[in-house]
Amino acid sequence: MPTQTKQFSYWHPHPAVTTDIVIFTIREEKLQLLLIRRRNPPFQGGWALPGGFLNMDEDLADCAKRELEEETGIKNVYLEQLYTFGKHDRDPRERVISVAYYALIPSDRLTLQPASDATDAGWFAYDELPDLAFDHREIAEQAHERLVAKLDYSTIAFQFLPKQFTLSELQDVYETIRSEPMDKRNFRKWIVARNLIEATGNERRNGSHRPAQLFRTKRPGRVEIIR
Amino acid sequence: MPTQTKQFSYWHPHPAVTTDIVIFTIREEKLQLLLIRRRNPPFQGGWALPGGFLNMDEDLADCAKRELEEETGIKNVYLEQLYTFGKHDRDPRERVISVAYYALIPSDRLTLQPASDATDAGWFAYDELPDLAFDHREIAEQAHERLVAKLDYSTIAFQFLPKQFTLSELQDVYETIRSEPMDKRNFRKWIVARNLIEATGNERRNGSHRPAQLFRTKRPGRVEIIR
DNA sequence: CCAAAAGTGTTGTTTATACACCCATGT
DNA sequence: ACATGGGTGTATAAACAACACTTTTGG
Repeated sequence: MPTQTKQFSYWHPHPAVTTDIVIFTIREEKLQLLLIRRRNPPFQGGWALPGGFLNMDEDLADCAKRELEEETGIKNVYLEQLYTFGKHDRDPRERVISVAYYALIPSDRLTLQPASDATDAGWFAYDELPDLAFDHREIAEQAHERLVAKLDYSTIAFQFLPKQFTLSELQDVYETIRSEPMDKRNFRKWIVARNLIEATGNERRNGSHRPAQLFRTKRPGRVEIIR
Repeated sequence: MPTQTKQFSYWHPHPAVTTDIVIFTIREEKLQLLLIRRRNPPFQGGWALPGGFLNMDEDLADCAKRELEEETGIKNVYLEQLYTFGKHDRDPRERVISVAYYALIPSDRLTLQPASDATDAGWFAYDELPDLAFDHREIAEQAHERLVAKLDYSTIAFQFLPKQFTLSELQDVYETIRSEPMDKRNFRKWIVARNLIEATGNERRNGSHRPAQLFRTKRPGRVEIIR
């Protein structure tokens, strides 16, 4: 291997391109994100965002989807490009441009398939993150900022919930991500006025209290700009 | 040259990385953007966004700034990362990832220094763009979308104006970009309530009519999120 | 005195906020 | 019967939208 010639040659220098993914979910009443332990230097043994190198025949978003599936076994979740991080010294090995994405995992799809390469992975509360490799903390913070902002003006919150959900569960999503309580009556008036959800007719009986109506989004799968 | 060996070799294939820049200004009552004519294939002779390859020792934003200065001679204007375009077939020559930026040029800094390489360049009204090379139309449209959105919730509009400006000029920026008229009294109430500008004490006498007060932004240079 | 752009208030409507009690259920 | 979370209305304040005339200047 070391004596073999490098096969890929160019007239001008090229940087490496990776995608890194900030994978959010809500677990145990907290906003959490998925980290994997690095098996190789640099930052060997440290925590990092899942991600990897772009293949030459795949679109950027497909690369992010592939990495997401490889690390978690999860497909078909909301995935959005966040920002591209390209400081010249962000990776000590070579010049690496990272196109960051973020993904939202509904709370009923949390059973992660351990990654094929047996790397260990874990969920971490967003406000108790360990040290992260590279500039991954900056990436995570920027993703969080975007998420908080999008709660206000888009239907992104539904992506954390199963197809059917109660209004209290929906309110919990908002409160958890914003870390602040909201008034129940005002929240319900607000969401109903947006005309985004409808009652399914079903109800959920949970504990020793009145059952809750179940709702669904009128346009499932789509994240729309509201307001 | 063709018989010389390619100097830059890697164990894995690497894409090329470019930055492309959507340069907006307001000229002749219209939102316009700067295009350059391509001297080489593909799309030789066609119009394209200014941009170019990333150097290995420069940050992404510095690459965009450099290209901006090379094409227009303009420095120190508002520049923001837009999105990264990475479809695998977006460039017929090789795999190219384009990190797109957009820049806003104040109306008093429009005298372009012809680019050092004598490429011809020109301003085009946004709603009368010619055919563009690669996926550059998509990039331009996405930049326009972002610009329209940011008018509402940031102080980006000031970036189109000189340090001192009248309220009518400011309103014109909003109207031109949105392509719709606004009520003068409501606009003035709104902008004053935001507490972003202050009168300079100077006034401008223009034609045969009442002179207008000149204002400045309280925090020049900074684009802030408002609302 | 005329043309042209600058400047200025009021009213009605919509949207946001604050706030407390009854309801249906399981144990 | 009680504990638990589900569900509901009203009053006040703030933001937004519609709308027309007077002022100052140059020619």
